[in-house]
Amino acid sequence: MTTEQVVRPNIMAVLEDRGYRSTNSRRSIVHILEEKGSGFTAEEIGRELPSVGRATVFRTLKLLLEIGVICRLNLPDGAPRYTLSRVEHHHHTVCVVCGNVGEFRAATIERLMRSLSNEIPGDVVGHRIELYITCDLCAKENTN
Amino acid sequence: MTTEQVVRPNIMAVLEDRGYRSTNSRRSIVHILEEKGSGFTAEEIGRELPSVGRATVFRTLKLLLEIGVICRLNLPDGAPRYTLSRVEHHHHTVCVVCGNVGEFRAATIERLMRSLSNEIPGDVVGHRIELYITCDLCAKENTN
DNA sequence: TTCACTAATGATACTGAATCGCATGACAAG
DNA sequence: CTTGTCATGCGATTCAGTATCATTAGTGAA
Repeated sequence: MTTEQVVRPNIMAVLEDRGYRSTNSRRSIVHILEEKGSGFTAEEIGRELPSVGRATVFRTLKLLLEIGVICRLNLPDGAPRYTLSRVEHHHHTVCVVCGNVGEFRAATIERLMRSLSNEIPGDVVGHRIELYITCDLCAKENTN
Repeated sequence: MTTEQVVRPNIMAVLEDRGYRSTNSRRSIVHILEEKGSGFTAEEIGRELPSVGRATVFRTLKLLLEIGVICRLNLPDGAPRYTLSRVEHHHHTVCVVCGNVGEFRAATIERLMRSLSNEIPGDVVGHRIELYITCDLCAKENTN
C-alpha cells in the first residue's frame, strides 16, 4: 500500500495480463523506472539495485520495450537512455546539455508524415523524430 | 586521374583545408565511402581494407562525421550505419528489411519544425527525422 | 497447503562495437 | 634531408548487451 501517484496504467498489471510473471526483480525495476520517469540508463538501474542481476535488468528493459511501456533513445553520444512512454505514439526532445528527455505529440507532424509518404519511394511503416534542445534550466545556467 | 563522377566536393580536399593530413589510410577509406555511397557499417569498411587498422577506420569515420561529410544512423537494431551526406541538411529513410538508407529533404518539414519550436519548452537547436520504410525492392521480393 | 511445472533469475563468460595508450612510422613545411 | 608532430597499427580495454546454465521462485491445479 503506497502513496505513489501512478499517472499511467500499472505496468506490472500490463505484464501479468500478457502472461509474464510478477517477480521481485521486475517489481523493483519497474518501481525505479516510475520514480525516475525518463532519461535513465540500464547502468543506472543496475547500480540502484545491486541485488538484481545485470542480465535481468537488460532482460526486463527489453521486455518493457517490447510491450511498449518504455522507449529507447540513441543519443549522439553516451549510452542509450530509456524513458517511460506516457502516451501511445510520441516523439522526444533531448536537451543537448544535460541529456534530459521529454515527450511531445503533435497532430501536425503525423499529418505531415502521412502526406510525405506519397513523395517517398516505398511503404512508410513508421517514423522517429527527435528534437534537440537546450532546456530552460540549462539555458538559465548558461547565462548566469 | 580517375573517371569517377564525384557528385560532391572532394572529401580529401576538405580534410586538408582543415589542416588534417592526407594519408594513405584516409584516402583508401574515403575511396571506399565514395564507392559505397550509403548504408555502410564501420565493420564493412574494415573488411574491405584489411591493411588499415580497425581503430583507424573508426577514427576516420569520426573525423568525417565531425566535419559533416557523413552521417551516422542508429537503426533500431544492428550496428550504426554511415552514409555520405549529399546535401547540407536532410533526413533519412531506412528500409526495415534490407537496411538500405536514402536521403530526402522537405521544406514542409523544416517549416513545421520551426513552428513547433513555439510549443516546445526550451530552445530547439536541431532535429533528426527518420522514416522507416520497406523499399520497393524488398516489397517486391516479399510478394513473390 | 502442498506440489510440480516452468518461467525467471543471478553469476559468469562471452560477443561485437568502439576507444585508449603507446611505440613506431609517415607527412609536409622548411 | 631533416625535423616536429600528426597519424597509424597494435593490443589491451571498456562498454552495452547476450548466451549459458544451474538454481530459485511464481503460478495454477490438486
